[in-house]
Amino acid sequence: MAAREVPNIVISRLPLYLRALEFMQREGKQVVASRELAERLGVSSAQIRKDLSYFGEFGKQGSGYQVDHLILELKRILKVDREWDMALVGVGDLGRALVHYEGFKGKGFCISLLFDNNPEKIGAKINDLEIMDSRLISELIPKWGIKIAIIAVPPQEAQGVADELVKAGVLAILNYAPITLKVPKHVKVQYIDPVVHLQRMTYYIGGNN
Amino acid sequence: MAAREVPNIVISRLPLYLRALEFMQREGKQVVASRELAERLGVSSAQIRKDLSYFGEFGKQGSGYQVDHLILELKRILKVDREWDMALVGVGDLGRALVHYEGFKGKGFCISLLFDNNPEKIGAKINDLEIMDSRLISELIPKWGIKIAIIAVPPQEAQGVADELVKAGVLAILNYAPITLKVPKHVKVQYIDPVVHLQRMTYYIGGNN
DNA sequence: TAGATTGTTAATCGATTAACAATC
DNA sequence: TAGATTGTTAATCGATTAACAATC
Repeated sequence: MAAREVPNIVISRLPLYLRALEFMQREGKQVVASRELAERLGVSSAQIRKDLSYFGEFGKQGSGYQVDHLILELKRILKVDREWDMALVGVGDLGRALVHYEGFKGKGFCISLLFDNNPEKIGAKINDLEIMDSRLISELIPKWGIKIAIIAVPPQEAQGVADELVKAGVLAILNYAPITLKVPKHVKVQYIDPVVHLQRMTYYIGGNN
Repeated sequence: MAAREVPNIVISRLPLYLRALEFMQREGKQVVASRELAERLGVSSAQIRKDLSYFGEFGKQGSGYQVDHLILELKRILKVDREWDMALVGVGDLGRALVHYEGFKGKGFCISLLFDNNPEKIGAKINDLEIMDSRLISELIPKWGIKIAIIAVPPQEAQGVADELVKAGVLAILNYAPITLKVPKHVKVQYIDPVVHLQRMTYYIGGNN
């Protein structure tokens, strides 16, 4: 059954299911039960079945889920049955690593536009992609119809860049800068800050270093 | 009041509070009310007060929280009132970017050991840190007393590396490889996979690219 | 058929928040 | 004092899970 409002937390788990299924697909697995997928991911099988039930009935009693088919469905649901062009703002060490990152391939994403505000970088090329002047964000993003951007600039520049991106029509931002961004409600933001992730673990470490 | 079991979701928010407070501290702010901190972070003020109340009474009616003091308390609670040495396994583009990353400074973390299994990289130095043979994990990690590791190797190698790290005494892993790791219950793992984060947003993007 | 697993319900469990007495 | 904000309670809201009829 679709049409109900799907909780955000359910959506946030689907990419993990998809990732595990694609891994199993590469292993040659054709059918998988919720139980097995759940064990692999460290969640409960009921949760997987419930999550999927928001979108339809994809399984078969007695056997489980066709791996190929469920992958296609999940890609469709998550709208990664296409390739999204992305803009990357900030070509420092991290930005460069992201441009070289192989992991976007076949996952629905492609970095297609690079921006930086450093005159010494503007005009240079990385992987055949020219680094553009950040002042051209408002011109080039709409021109390319880009909806997703990655922010990899220093923290003090991040909010300004986000404002520019939103004005230019960006609807989703992956933010590597260690600040919480203020954006309009229609814009989604996901945060990646290694320090935050590390600080979420040290609380649980018993001894003293 | 302490002594109750603190929910994991509460712990996961404390680093965000800390980050925002340190930002305000740099701005010269001395006192902050839960209301203002909440607005900055896009959460409710009741949530911030409740979260903090798990650990003590840090505020003052009528005015709010002393920024400096709350920062110290949060650092103590999160055990980042010290500097944790970390091992980094996998010195590719991403690993290199992490070694150069300035953001760990003053946040409680320091990359102190590098590992790779590529003979051409072993022995080379990055930022005065020598890249060690991954086969030395079991020897060097206990020797250094390292409890935290970052995994930045290709996905097919990640589980094996994690097993090695756990055997060597690592208690917390920041995993950049796009797989779910199987680790014993006493080991904490945090995941960073840009693809997963991006796929959590595309669902909400209305149009077709 | 016999065995297995789904999709779904209802109960449980846990997190959020509105509200306010306490108090600075 | 008057105004503001905390810490906490109780109610609300939402997510998880155990269990099982349906069915492949």
